[in-house]
Amino acid sequence: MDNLPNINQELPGAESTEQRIFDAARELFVQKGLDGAKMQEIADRAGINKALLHYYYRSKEKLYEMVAKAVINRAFPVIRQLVESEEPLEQKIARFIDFYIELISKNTFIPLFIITELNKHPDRFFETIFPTDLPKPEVFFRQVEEEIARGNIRPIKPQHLLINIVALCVFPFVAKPMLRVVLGLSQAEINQFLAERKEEVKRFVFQAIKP
Amino acid sequence: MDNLPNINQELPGAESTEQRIFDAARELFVQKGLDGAKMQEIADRAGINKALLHYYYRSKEKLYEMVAKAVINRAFPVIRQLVESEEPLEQKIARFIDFYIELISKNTFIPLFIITELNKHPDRFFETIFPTDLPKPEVFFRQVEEEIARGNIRPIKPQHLLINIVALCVFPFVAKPMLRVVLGLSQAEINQFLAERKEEVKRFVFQAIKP
DNA sequence: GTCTATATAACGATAGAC
DNA sequence: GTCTATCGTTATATAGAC
Repeated sequence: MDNLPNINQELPGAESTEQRIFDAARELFVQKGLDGAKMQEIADRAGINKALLHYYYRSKEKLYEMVAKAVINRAFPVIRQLVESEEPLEQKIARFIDFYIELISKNTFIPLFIITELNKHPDRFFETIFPTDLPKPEVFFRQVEEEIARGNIRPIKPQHLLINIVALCVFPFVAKPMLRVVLGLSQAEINQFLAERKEEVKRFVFQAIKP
Repeated sequence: MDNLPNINQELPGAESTEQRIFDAARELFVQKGLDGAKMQEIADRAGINKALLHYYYRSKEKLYEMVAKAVINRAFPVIRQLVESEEPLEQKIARFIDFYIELISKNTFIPLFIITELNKHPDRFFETIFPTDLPKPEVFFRQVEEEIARGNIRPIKPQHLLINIVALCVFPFVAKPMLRVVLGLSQAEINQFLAERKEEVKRFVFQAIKP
């Protein structure tokens, strides 16, 4: 029953029409949102006719829902793996930061898409595209409590620590154009700046939780 | 020449038609974006006819530009004041965090609106709605360098420190719906959690920059 | 200034030929 | 499965009466 189009393998030439439509829709919905993306534009990018969009996906809403579902269900399990692993806390945090920043660098628009979707269409999110395997932060929380009890890190609510780490990883990429505006950086300087984030965030976080 | 509608003073009953239109447009554009907001809806909320929108603001694009300009030109000077003040660094950071989080709590949709605008319409932003008085971070940067030289804080690039602070303040509010999804918090717990952010961010930042 | 009525274009969606 | 042609609606925008 799982004929959800696979957004991973993009074999540009050899794809099925259904897949090509889906890929085009994903790019445009992620970039422009539900209202901003137009069916004609999606058809053009997929190299097919407008009518075919409805043949395969019935309506714009349905197509959008499948795209949103796919994007979110692809992003969350990756994060889940990181959050739920049982490796020692310090190592886990370091790996999380490295991997997470790497992930965002390669998918710049995804975080903003997810944030926007959750803020503007919370109903649809919770009713139809709610991810099946959410990251369960309990393991992480327990580890933090244990390290605090052992005196290895200072007291801090695990929820705050988690959101702090995510904020430090995600925000600079989401606010990328602001770097140019406020810090007055050139495009090259911005990329250089963002490339430094992995090490910077790790230093900042580890120092912040020292006993 | 500055007949830019003033979005500060909202005297709900006694406003001019022009102002009522502007306020309605601002609310809807900020909530739904350029494509999501409809002229009919704006007219309805302003309690006037659709034709009047064009009488006062010519086109949807023009109206949107004025709204975006006003929102951004109102938000930035506030931040500017905080960033440019000459008070001692530690005190300044504390005040920045307190004030900034307070500001966001009361204007939840503004950060996401600005982020979206900068990401989706960078051309328009830089060509027409670029703010007149940008926050100049040089004072802040110099202060950080000085404190590092004095050995009062550990070495850190001032740019990273600034973006880290902003990230810790802004992100949890932008990602508010995610708190429910990932942390499994109820609405009351979310509000409680966000209320703790002022103290949490201050602790986190000060600890992170200790020598 | 404010309204009703309408022009004009774009959009999502469908019918029907091949 | 893919196309052309077109329907029905809604969107922005304008004309013209008051």
